[in-house]
Amino acid sequence: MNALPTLEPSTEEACCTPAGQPALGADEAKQKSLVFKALADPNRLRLLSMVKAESSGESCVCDLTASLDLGQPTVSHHLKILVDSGLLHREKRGTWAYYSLVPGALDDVAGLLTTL
Amino acid sequence: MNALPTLEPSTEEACCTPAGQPALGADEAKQKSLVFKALADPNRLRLLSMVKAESSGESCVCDLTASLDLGQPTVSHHLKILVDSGLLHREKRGTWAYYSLVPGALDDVAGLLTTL
DNA sequence: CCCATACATTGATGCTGGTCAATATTCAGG
DNA sequence: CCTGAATATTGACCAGCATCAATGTATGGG
Repeated sequence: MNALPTLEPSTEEACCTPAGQPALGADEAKQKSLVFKALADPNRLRLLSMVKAESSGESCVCDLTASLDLGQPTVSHHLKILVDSGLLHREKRGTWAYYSLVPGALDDVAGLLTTL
Repeated sequence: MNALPTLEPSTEEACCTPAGQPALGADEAKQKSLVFKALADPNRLRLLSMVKAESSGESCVCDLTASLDLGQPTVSHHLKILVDSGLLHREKRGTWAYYSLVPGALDDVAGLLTTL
């Protein structure tokens, strides 16, 4: 939750053209890279796609595990990463856990790209 | 370059609600994850940001290396990954190599997210 | 209570990826 | 040509991550 600017001093004399623009600070870049790390795995992309494709808007782990030739612990692990990155929402009802897309989360990531 | 659908058989009897949607195939997901892998590193995000912030639209390696307390080989490595993923363009003029954003590339990635 | 089911957690393992030192390549100048 | 500067490539090292087996934790049914 640290949004410090951390502007680089830009202490170069000459070469091409001096880059006076602030660009991204080190901590800011590290923060933004977390979401892309979450998206950088094929199985997690498939999980997101499956949850999104579900007509009810939510999926349980048993359903997702069946479609992803992966072990159940591995699927739970991926789902946790997606929840921690703010992309998925988890709701437990009875013995089952239902995962759903956080509204607008994917659009927010798309916005991150255009405001690099 | 393989765009086979690879639909999963969806052989589950019942649980919550059956996911009849195609969603993402394994190879399709692997393909799309490559761009996000390229974006999943803080230093590469900073490189993209620096190139974008440059008023001339392009930056040379010497300039980028000076701002990123990283070794020159490491910066070249990251730039190669960004070029291979289709985000940056490389043009060599004389001894210098100038990198620029591929027009529309970031918007295409944003589009990938909404069409998951 | 006891057991089965659905899911999460832990620990271990193998592989991918980021980084650097050293070297190679390419180009401009003298 | 020869030298120096800018960049790319190679090889090696270490951290991080994806995966699985085993176990733990609820929850519901009998």
